[in-house]
Amino acid sequence: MSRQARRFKDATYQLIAEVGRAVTSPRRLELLELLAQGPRTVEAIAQHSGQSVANTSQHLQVLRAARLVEVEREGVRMRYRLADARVTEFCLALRRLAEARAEELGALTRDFLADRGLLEAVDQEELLGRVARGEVLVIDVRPVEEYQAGHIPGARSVPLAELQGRLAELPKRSPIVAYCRGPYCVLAIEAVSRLRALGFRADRLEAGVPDWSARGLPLETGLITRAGGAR
Amino acid sequence: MSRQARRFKDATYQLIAEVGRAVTSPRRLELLELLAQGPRTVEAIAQHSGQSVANTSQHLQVLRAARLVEVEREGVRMRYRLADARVTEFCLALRRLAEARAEELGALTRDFLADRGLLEAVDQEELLGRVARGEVLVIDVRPVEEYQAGHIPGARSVPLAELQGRLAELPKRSPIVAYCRGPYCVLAIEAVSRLRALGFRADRLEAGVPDWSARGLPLETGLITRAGGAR
DNA sequence: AGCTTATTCAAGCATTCACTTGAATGCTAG
DNA sequence: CTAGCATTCAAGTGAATGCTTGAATAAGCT
Repeated sequence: MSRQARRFKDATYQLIAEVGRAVTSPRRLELLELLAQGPRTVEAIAQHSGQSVANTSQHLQVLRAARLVEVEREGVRMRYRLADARVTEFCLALRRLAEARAEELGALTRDFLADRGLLEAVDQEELLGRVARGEVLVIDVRPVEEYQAGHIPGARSVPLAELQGRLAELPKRSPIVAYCRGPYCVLAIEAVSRLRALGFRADRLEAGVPDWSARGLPLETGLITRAGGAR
Repeated sequence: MSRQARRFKDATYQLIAEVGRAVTSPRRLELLELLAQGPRTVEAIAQHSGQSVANTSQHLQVLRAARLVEVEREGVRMRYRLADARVTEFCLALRRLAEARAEELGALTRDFLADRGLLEAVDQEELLGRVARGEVLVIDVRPVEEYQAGHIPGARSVPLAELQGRLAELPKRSPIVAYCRGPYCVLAIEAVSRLRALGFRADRLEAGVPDWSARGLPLETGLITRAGGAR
């Protein structure tokens, strides 16, 4: 191989790897998954991921350098968002590959969920039908902002943080399905766990909004569905 | 978030990132792309990538730990292969993401190719038809073993190394299309460059075998198509 | 202008990584 | 069973990475 060709090849793989490396840090993966829920400010991201603001900022710089996220000034703060849908798709692809490879990942999830008796996640195809027929109340337990940025049609926003105080809005007898950010997000697990302890018939939808939209399924945005709907 | 949930989350992202990290080294990317062409021994891989055998072996260990490649003893040597097709698909996805993100990559390729006037790559859809109609001779310029492991239907094996001595087999007037391992492989570029210098009507197919099969297009294996076909 | 606040930069430290070199392993063939 | 060879392991070095702390920017508000 000519020297020129070798240099070309090296440079090429270098560039590809740079994108890959940005995605290849547990911390940054978490940030990306968080941003897949919707735009956030640095402070919000830092708080959510339990990291220092400076550290979070640095990770965001790395992601930005790889053009995986974009940033926009909003008054006194900076709002980060994913650069485009391909990034989400890529993250999902990576996760799928990891699942296929690492048996441990599946085992880990099963252990964690089995501990709490939350294994049975509701099938997505089935869900839409049940929602449409009013047989089930779907609640979105993520923070309100994420709900507003996009949610499963017909879902009602009941952030986990507010769950305790809004139990009166929930049906005692008919089933409830909770969802959050995806299979590795613990909000819905937590919510279902609490609801069951209180006697509700609650189940968990494994898919989150990113999975949902990646399947080409529709999303609603904006409006808040308050009590009264499927109750 | 509960301490338990945080540990769960950390462990999860850690596992995903481990797979990611394996893919995220320029060197290992090159190895994967090479293995996508077919199984190889350590020595062959080392020689091809211009690395020391020990270093290559170590990279292969990393890939093996991530279950991206498998190894099999064959007499006195070890033969490595990709674990399954998903790995190939993932590499292609990464490359596409990288292309979309890094404008530089496109620029780099363009520069390199423009230097040699090899910009126009032949469209894949069009190609099959032209091959079927016998309007064009497709040559596979990779080493014979890779050709045997799988090639584009109707293509003739003319390894770059043998090109010089086999010019008599090639048509002087009707067009020739050369392909190799993919857009970043330089074999076809080299081949077309030489052929043109000699007055042949040669073009380059940008896609390689991995791209080809990833699109669900058929591959032939084994047989060697010798002179006489589309000449 | 001057002050406040969110974010970023810079320096420093411990850890990890890539590659080299030289020796050890494990297999086959004679 | 032993010689020979492909491959792997182990130790060492220089560079890169992740995280922390403390200071510097930049925009908005008074």
